[in-house]
Amino acid sequence: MNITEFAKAAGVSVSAVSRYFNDGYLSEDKRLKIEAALERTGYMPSYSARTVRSKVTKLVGVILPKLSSESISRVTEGISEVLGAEGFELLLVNTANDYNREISSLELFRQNRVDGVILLASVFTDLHRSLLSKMRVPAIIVGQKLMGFNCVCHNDLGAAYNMTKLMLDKGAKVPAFIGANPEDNAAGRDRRLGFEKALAEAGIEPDKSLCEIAKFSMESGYEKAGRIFTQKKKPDCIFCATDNIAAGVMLYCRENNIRIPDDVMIGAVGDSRMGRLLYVPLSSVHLHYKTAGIEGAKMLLNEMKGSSSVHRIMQLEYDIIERESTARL
Amino acid sequence: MNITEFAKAAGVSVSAVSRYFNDGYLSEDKRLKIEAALERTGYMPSYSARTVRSKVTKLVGVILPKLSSESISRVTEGISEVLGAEGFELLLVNTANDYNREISSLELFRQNRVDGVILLASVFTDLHRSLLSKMRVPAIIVGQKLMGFNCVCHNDLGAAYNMTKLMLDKGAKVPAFIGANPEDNAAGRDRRLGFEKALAEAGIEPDKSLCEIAKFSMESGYEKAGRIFTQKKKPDCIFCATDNIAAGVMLYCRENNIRIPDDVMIGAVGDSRMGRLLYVPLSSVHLHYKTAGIEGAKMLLNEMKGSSSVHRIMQLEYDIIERESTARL
DNA sequence: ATACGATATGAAACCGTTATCACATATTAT
DNA sequence: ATAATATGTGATAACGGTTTCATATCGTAT
Repeated sequence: MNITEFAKAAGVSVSAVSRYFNDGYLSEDKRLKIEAALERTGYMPSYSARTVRSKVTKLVGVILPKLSSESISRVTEGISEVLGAEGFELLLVNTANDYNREISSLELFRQNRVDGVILLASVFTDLHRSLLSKMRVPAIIVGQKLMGFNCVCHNDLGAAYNMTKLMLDKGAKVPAFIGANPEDNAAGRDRRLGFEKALAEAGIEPDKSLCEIAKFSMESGYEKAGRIFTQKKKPDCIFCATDNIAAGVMLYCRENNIRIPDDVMIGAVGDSRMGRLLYVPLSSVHLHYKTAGIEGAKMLLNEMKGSSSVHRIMQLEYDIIERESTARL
Repeated sequence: MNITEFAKAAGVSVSAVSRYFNDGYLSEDKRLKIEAALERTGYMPSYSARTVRSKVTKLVGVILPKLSSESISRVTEGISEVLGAEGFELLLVNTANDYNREISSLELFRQNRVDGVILLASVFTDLHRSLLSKMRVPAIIVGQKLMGFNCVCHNDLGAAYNMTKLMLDKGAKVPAFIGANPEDNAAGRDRRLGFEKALAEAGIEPDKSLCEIAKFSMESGYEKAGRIFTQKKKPDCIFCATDNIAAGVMLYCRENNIRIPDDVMIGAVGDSRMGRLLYVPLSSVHLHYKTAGIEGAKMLLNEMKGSSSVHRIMQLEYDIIERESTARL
């Protein structure tokens, strides 16, 4: 059933029906007639037809590197909450960390498939920047700072700095570092900078043999822990860029009878639910992932209402969660 | 730029351009002309306009009760993998366990917004059934058995039965149960039935005071553990319907100096990543969540190609993962 | 030589909406 | 009383594609 048939069934004009769904001038009389007919027929207008003429899709594209990650799903939950309330739906693209899929999704959204885009990429190239500038709809980046674009991000540097400082203040003298890909400016570079800042402040020279770059997984953390603990110099604290990495490190410690926190303290960033359940509860920095999603979505709504042409970068703060893995003294 | 302008730019007819994108008869000559013009202009056809006439959206609606759950995100990852490869995109609706949103999303998808629907609801009412039957596009249910519809589900009963049996075989005499909402036929009812079947086989009468219904959260598991351990009768094993519940139980045990597995064995279903990292690694039944997503998506693809009118129910099997929480004897 | 199916083509109708337009009436300001 | 504005109305063009139709050409089987 299309609008013409429905209008006939309701005994009103096509224009009246369109006005009913688009808040135009409409007499109470016709409004009631339409509502009654709606009840009878179950008619609903076609989104695609509407989009052809009005360009409005009521769809927001969300591009993310993976789905089964606690931090990402929390961000997405925040996004979905805010946009859902405003009648938008999410067109989700899981790029599976595949650079090409990331690019092609941006291409796809460049035209009139969505009203806006939220991007949760972790590594940005010139091609990303170029596509983002060409984008004809507003775009928001969540989890990274990218100059010249609208972003919601975390204070990764501060988070890493304070977690490292916490361990140094508790008496650690030989700090180790297991980080993430430095091309990832947030979880990779900034968290490393925070670690190094804390060391510099304490007058400790970072030891290259005690610094490793891991992937975002427990397995990778386990492996890198193996490399660190087989060095001559033994660390007495390890800063891990993510909770998953820390979980892998702790697994290694348990298997090799390294006591936490007595032999080595462990601190991380992310505060996943798992942290407090580990065999030694993990000290970690809580980042407000869901809030990031909420704020990113709000920012997008603003942009979609009327593009401000001024780009904002919103940085969210953090909370240090101290648990047993750093409970020395 | 629209198809008419583009056709002019490429020096071919509008029909030729349409045929290029829809695999109609087209001479090599024109094909090359179009490809060259595509390169120059960056033209891409409008999905909505295409949909108005052809009814094809290349969109699949996915309705899920929450995003930040490991099992759900694994299912979704499987779905996204299969459908992405076939050029479909996912229209994701997070209902946040809200019955009304579940219903209204089904309503929304009833018309021509998507080519198919995958539903991950946990509780089904008559209204669900009625809406699903009225659905004009194929629908697949993942994680539940619903007679008369296409489903991919797990052998929840078998999983619960075997985990319970494992603990009874290890000498447990006083089994306790912390389950989920029995209106959830899979995680709630079937896992309870599996537990009871194992008890019946061992000639043990289930003790009502040792059976609790929890929510799908660690906190809830913690609370229910408190109720069970303050009964006169002390259990020597607890079957938990999910890993999260088990994690809460273990937290309670740690705080109350109840030794696992010496005082009480703990077994669960779900095998989340967290399980092996708990302070006592958790025995759990591995369910093939991602496979469920993959198979559900394949089933949907089949239905979308040409509805078979025969409804299939595919049940996936499981693997018992034994870890220390049941390592008695 | 003829008939036939496969390939190829462009004009025009069509899909289901919204936007525009021309016009009518009611309400308020001057 | 009149002008100016707000409200209400239906016909129709426009949106950007796909499908249908009528027609043409080619190779090949009869």
